[in-house]
Amino acid sequence: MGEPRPERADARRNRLRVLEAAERLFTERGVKNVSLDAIAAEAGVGKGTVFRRFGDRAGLAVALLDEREQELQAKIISGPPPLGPGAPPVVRVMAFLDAYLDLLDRHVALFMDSENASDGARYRIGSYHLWHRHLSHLIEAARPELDADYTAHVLLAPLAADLHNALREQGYDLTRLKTGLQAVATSLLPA
Amino acid sequence: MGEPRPERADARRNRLRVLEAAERLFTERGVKNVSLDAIAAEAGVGKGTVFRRFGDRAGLAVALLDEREQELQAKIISGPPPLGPGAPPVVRVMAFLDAYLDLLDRHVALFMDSENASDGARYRIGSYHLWHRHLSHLIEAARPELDADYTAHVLLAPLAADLHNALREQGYDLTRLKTGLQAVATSLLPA
DNA sequence: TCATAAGACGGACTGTAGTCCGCTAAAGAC
DNA sequence: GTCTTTAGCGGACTACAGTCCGTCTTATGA
Repeated sequence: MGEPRPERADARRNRLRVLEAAERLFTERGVKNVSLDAIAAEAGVGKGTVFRRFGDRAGLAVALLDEREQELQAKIISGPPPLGPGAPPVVRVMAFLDAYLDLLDRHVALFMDSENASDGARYRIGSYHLWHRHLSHLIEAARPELDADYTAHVLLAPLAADLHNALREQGYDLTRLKTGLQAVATSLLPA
Repeated sequence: MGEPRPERADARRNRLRVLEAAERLFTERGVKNVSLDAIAAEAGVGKGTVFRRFGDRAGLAVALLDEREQELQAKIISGPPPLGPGAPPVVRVMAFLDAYLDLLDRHVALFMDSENASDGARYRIGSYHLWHRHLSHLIEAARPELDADYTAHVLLAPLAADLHNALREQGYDLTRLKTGLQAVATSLLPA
């Protein structure tokens, strides 16, 4: 376990350039119409730099989502109830699902990229673990007889970006998804 | 709506060759270590032929899964209860989840391929619609006050191949997944 | 049996993700 | 300021998915 050295100046500069370029191109042309070559070019760096930094396409998407997700994470960990601590478990679960759906809906394309990666990228990234731990604790508190760890995965499954996107394209509106998921959660965790 | 012409002889021969080659290579080397070039070569046909037939990698996986899925579909539509008609809705839901998890577990890699396709391939293919309609009807019968259509999607979400794979790799055994999902279904659709 | 058109064939071609490695620049020691 | 170490750089390279289109095969019906 050595000391993690501080980020080198050129590395930091390039990291910010890439993120900026990615954000700009994604907004301009739509997430899936932008190649990593294009991002590297726009950022004025080599392709290798992008990949060394972010690993792959999914990693870049994760990095872009990070800020937004951290906002929600902060509210959950230390914000006011019902998202933050203080409210009864069931209420906190509802609040989380609602907030996550808002976030997801605002950034579907990016979430799809971040979850795709052909392997189970979604389940390996830090934020998924955080959401999972959060739900798992609340479920454990509300219904100790359930397998909380697994049930948390079940509650997160309908938040998959692919499904969300498919349903929205089918004409579902956000309210319907929220209401439906609330109803499921209510059945699962009766007050 | 013109008559669909019968499949041409060479087309049929090549289709079978490709499926056979794909199955052989997938078993030999593992699904994700096989390129479509390799399958085309093994089958002794051109690459274009593979793509014209199956559209893309996901389409080929779907075709290979088709037979197995049709078996389950037949049991659901006209087999004996509890999978087939006759048993109470809740019981049929349980039976379905159980049977699907068995199928999924036996062919995870193939399912992952068939569901990936970078867009929401899973939600567009015929068999998903069938599972969805089935669950939707049963939910409607058991809990008419729920949004059956959406709730069916929610119940199918934890059956995503990616998640299944990730949990199995985390050390979950199949029984735990089955039990956990049964418990969720029980809460959702009380007898 | 032959002519013809519908359709399938196959491989060259394009675009993209991701890897590799020789080169360059930053940071710290003196 | 210069030397040395170490991390970072970048673009050529590989491999694969998916497209395109000129050529060839099959089915049909006269």
